[in-house]
Amino acid sequence: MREGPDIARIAALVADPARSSMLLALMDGRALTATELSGLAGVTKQTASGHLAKLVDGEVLAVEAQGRHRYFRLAGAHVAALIEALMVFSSDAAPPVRTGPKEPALRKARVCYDHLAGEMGVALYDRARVAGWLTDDLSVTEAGWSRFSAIGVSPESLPRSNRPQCRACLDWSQRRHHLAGLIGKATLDRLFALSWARRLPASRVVAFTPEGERRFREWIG
Amino acid sequence: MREGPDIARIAALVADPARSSMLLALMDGRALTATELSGLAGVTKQTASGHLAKLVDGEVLAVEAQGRHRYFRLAGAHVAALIEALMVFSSDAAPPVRTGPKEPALRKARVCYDHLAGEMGVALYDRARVAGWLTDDLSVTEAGWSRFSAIGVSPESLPRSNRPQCRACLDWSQRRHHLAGLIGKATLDRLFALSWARRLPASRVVAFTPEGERRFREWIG
DNA sequence: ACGATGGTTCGGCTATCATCGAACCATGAG
DNA sequence: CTCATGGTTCGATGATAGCCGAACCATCGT
Repeated sequence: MREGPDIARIAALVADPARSSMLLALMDGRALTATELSGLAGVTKQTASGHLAKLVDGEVLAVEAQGRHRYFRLAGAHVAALIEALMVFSSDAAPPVRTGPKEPALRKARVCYDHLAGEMGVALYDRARVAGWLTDDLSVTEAGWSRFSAIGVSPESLPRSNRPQCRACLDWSQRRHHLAGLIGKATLDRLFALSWARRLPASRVVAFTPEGERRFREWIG
Repeated sequence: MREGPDIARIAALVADPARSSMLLALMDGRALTATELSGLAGVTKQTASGHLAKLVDGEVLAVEAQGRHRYFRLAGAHVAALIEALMVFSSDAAPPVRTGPKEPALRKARVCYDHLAGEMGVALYDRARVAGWLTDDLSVTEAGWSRFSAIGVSPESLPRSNRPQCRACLDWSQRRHHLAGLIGKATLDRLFALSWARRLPASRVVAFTPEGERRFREWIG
């Protein structure tokens, strides 16, 4: 009786219909709440809660608490790889997921506390991670600083504070992370100073000018 | 309640300890009999028979009758890819594991279904991507073919099959991709034919000769 | 302070399924 | 033909685990 790696344990976590529905819903990298996932899986909140606890315990999902919500997302790319390996067996393609589309302008770019959120904010964060401006523990690299200083954000320009220099904040419309912390605030400030964007009055919308959006996308590469 | 691909059904087949033991035993691509598998899984013949019937019905295993024996093997490379994707989870789960002398050898080079895995397999895949032997969508370039034909792998030498010519398979020890598909198999075959390496009996280890390893590294550049 | 909402815990019900003993088919050897 | 061996089918059993109702805890908005 050979003692191999315990693949049965992980497989069992995926083997339940309710849990597999949840995992499929999270395949795009967004983070969803427990109630949303319970609805998608077709079970009650209590049942979903149990399932999610198992998945988190098995390190298949990661959880992030924000207020009274708990956002669940895949624990990493290796989980997505596993799900894809399973999908190979059934030729059907996964149906698209729908997120509640709210006001388009808000979805695209808005202020979250003091930093940039929405599609543009997520794009910035994604790019920063992929291009190596930030490390896994969210400290800014050499390459990152040279990129940020191109728009006037440098270590010296940041106020001294015990607030974290760089933080990842969960985006409610995108359900993914965007750039927060001191550097997130400084970046948004510079976007306004450079007139790439401005705040619409009495609203959280950040309105990019056409030229500003072009430059912003050019800047993040 | 979304109706996606039925990944739970396949996962459930792997989720049983007896069945997962059998699948692990078949990871080297060999075919084993029902009785052999029952012993490896630690269950009686009757129980094993039931498990094997389920796995064949789910097209996870293929069966071939020869005389009064029935030989079972993995249904294809996609099954091996699935098992490896599951092993990724266990690799970091048990750090204080007794590392027999076989463990480092397994990490360095081993058979995954019918192609090369481990450090050497990952090195080959990495090099192939960086040096432009493969495109992003994993088709072989002109430069790639000229490089592969240096060890005797050419388009004409590959069997005609609907199996993908080139595929990327996730490596559980390295957490990165290695080269799979028809070209992955052909390459491993050539390594043996050239006596650069040989298979250790009763194990998935691929043992390179010193000379073979030197030539292999020279070949990939 | 109070209600509404998101989420978890607990207890009991139920269905599924792995397991094995025993009996049963099929093939090959002598 | 006869026996031994590989493999399957059947039925009973026991454990696991999903499910939901109800009650409970925590947070937010007013």
